[in-house]
Amino acid sequence: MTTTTRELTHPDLADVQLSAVLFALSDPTRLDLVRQLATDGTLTVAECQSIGAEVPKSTFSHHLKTLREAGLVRNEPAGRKRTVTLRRAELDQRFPGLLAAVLAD
Amino acid sequence: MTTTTRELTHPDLADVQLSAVLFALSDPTRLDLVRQLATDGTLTVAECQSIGAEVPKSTFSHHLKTLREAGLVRNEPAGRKRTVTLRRAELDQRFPGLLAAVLAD
DNA sequence: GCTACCGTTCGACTTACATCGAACTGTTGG
DNA sequence: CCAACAGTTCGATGTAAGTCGAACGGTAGC
Repeated sequence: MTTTTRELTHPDLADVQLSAVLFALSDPTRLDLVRQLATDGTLTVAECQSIGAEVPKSTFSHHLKTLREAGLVRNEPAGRKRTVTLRRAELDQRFPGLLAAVLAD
Repeated sequence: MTTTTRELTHPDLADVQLSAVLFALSDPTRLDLVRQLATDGTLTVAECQSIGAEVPKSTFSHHLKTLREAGLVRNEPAGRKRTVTLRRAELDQRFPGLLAAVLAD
């Protein structure tokens, strides 16, 4: 209806508010996923999901959306699957030290 | 003694979860207050409130409670008034670099 | 001692978010 | 092609959080 493209929209980090990033990270499930991506690099959605707590895929997709809209991750089509990547370099530039502090805990 | 009986409870920072801190900081009103305290040091509740956006005192008190329960601020009686202080040193020890990154933006 | 003052707590209301099943869309393997 | 697959979106539901007026409890000034 709205779009036939598999590409999802990713915000420019210049437009992202710190409060939105902090909110996205304030959920334990999402925080775990970010940690996951920080250590493992790019993963497919299924891989992310399998390692974290067991949660229905619709719920997981919702969290992914929250992280994506807050500029934390990229979610891109890769054949029949999808890859998820932490936007680390961009985040480090936009919010220096934030990711490091969050991941250190 | 002049020590007041109206002490509020403050969590030990060892017991606070990162996600709770991030959540507390994810609200713009609360984030502003933390910034306020970071630059001005200890303030009375009235002083905090007067500088930030105009909000009813009950609402403001609610935000203060959220910050207090997340271990971000101390709220202590001071005569007829109350002082609010950022728990900076403790936070820096518990979550190194976090406050700096948040305040830098 | 009253009384005005500062700030928290209470209660009611509204809105935002989390959760999950089911339906849907695009994609590839056979 | 078409059937199975990978994930997102939709819709419904429960719960948590924000907002605010009013009531309450200490404290100090007079």
